[in-house]
Amino acid sequence: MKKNIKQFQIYATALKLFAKYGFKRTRVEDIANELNMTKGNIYLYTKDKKSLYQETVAYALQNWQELVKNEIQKAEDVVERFKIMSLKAYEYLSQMPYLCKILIDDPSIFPLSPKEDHFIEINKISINIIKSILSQGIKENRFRNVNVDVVAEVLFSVYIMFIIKTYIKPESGANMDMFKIGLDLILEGLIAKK
Amino acid sequence: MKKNIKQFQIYATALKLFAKYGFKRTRVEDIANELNMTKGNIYLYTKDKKSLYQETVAYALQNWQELVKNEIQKAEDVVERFKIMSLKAYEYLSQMPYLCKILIDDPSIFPLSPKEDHFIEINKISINIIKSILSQGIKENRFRNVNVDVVAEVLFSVYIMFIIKTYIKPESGANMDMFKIGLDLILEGLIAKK
DNA sequence: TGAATAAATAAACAATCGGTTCATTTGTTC
DNA sequence: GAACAAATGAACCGATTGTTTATTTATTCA
Repeated sequence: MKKNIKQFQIYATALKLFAKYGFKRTRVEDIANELNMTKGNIYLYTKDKKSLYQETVAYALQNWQELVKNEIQKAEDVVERFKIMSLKAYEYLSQMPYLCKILIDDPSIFPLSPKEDHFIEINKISINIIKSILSQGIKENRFRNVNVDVVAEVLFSVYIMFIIKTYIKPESGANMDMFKIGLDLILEGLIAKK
Repeated sequence: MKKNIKQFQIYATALKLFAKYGFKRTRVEDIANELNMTKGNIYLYTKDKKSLYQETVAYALQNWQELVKNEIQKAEDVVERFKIMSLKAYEYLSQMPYLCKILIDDPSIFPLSPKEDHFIEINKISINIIKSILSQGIKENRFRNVNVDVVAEVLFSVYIMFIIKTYIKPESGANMDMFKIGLDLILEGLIAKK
């Protein structure tokens, strides 16, 4: 089993397809085709389909964490940071409606742990980043002195709800612009009055 | 094989799932589950899966035609009619990215005719409605005296392209608002200067 | 160049899936 | 409660698909 750039190409493709179709409806051959290779070749890079899924999710989480942190560091201003975090959360999590979907209507792909584990992990990572931004804002007197833990939870659930609505229940008519409006509202409430 | 309300419930559910996952990735059992029945029961209402797909598309086309015509009749003003047509085309066709998808990357589900037939038919119906609106607008001197056939073709391809971008290639970042902006631009060009 | 190693393939296997049928059960009507 | 309609779930069987492996193709480097 090799570990190199090709591995990450496979993860990226697998993520796309797993997110779009779910675990069962994505064939190993679909992933291979997308990369112009044969399915047998995939097995030089991964043990089996289930492992591939788990590694893919792990890769995605890792990837996202780095992406968001790098983006955030570009902005000095904490309000900007808040906006970038929101945007990236939406953009990135959108790639993974499957993580939400398994919680809603596809509860039986893996008997027990992996799905909850992954969801909980992405939850934790996201919430920690949100918390750090909130804390910074409060320290700088830009945000009101809110309960960081509670507000971070609220924010994250807003992200998730919008993604569920947009990707899992598109008939609800939710979209990115509504999401931005919602977040602006919260941000307005957060900002300390001078 | 029975014909009644249940039949249409099946079509509506089948449309949703076929549109979302495509023909192959949608199981007869998926459709049955969504309706809280067993897959065997589906076969009291349809001959086989392929027929179900074809009937579903036929039902969808019929349904859409009536929907759009009814909506359009509500508006007196031809510019309003144009906007409604655009909106409905987007909303409704969005349910059927599969019709676009089979043209792009899934060309082998049915060997030959049905896919082109369906696509051509939805094409024809749409274009005829667009044409009638354009003609009305020109007659009333609200629109410039453009070539109705050509403009209708252009408009329809704009609809299709946006739907492809939104649903088939979401990474392109297209959304409904961009679509509206694009259509407004065309409408502006259409409207006769006073 | 050509031997040695790595990467990719295509065919084959086995297990599961999933479309379809049908005998039986359940529900409805009169 | 008889007659009919609707729904079920088990069974059938061919197609699908995850996985393995022997073979072919590509790359490396002495």
